[in-house]
Amino acid sequence: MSDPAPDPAAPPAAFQRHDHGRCVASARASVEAACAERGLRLTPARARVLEILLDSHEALGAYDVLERLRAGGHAAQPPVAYRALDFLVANGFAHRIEKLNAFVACAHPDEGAETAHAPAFMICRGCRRVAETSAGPAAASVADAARDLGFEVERTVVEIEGVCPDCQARPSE
Amino acid sequence: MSDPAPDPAAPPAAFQRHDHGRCVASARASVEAACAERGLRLTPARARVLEILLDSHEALGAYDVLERLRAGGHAAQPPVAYRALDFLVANGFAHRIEKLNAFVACAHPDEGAETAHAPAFMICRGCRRVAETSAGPAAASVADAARDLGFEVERTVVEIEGVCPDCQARPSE
DNA sequence: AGTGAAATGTTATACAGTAACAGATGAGCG
DNA sequence: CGCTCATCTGTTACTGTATAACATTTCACT
Repeated sequence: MSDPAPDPAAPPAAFQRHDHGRCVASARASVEAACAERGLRLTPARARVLEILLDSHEALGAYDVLERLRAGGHAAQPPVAYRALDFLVANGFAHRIEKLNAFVACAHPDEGAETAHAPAFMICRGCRRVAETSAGPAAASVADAARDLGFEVERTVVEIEGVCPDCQARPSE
Repeated sequence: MSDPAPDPAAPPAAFQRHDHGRCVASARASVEAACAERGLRLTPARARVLEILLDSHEALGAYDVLERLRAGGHAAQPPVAYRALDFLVANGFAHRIEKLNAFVACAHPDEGAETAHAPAFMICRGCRRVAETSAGPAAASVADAARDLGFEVERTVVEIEGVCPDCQARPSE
């Protein structure tokens, strides 16, 4: 590795190397705060699943999560994982990556759950890591076009499949 | 809604009422032409699956397709459906709707398969019908943003979930 | 302490997708 | 004509993803 652009002052960490311990801790704190504020119960199972998702920036399938739960001594069945994931997704603490049938922790858990921050996901097919960015005005314009056709928009999914900088640099690419 | 614009001269038919017989026939003709031109084999199984998809604007799961194949006296196993669907998707004659794990016929089969026409899909959660529109410049701008982060973009998925005009008008809504 | 809502545990099953190999079909060629 | 290679089809068996349904526990709030 020739140390590719260590860390410009870019605010939202993505594929670039970062202090993952901090990244996890701050996300966890945000979720805890949001739960307290909104009267949501971050139960042990949910907290554990959140931690599992936060531990990597990879998208994890429900059964990957389940496996890790079990590795932690929790004799869980599939619904346990799905229920925790549903909770996290419903409240904006995690996102479902449709293309992968998998889940990632949200990069901005403090932003509104209902307040629809329109995310877009970059999915690396090399390492399965997923970076979240804002679809912003682009998503809005597509949504507007849909509304012009009389379609009532509820949610939009934007997923970009490709290869992340690290995997481009790697031999196997 | 008070009669939402029955059929303006909008070129790409979508959720609005239309002459479905014509719609199917023209799509079929386009696919046949494209296959002839590109040396692709539109075998009976593939043609039959295409027809099944064209018959409705609903997104059909692979097993829905399979069921209809069987209803037509074809004692098919899952791989039969998947292989035909893979062929149609690979050549741009159908699209996969990630959010539904389902498939729809392409509305513009004559446009390039490789020539990446960036589609966006409006998915009605009431009737499962799917309308295709162009993500156009919006998708391009998100893709550009991704490239700016060093991400090599290969494909983008834009799916909009909501309620179509018909289902908004319907009681069950 | 009592009660209703929410969360969990558990079994069983439905739905989605693929690996692997055997057999059939078809286009091009000597 | 008959070979032959590539592609397509048939079939078995399996892996992976997701949920229905119901019993039980936990928690917040009287």
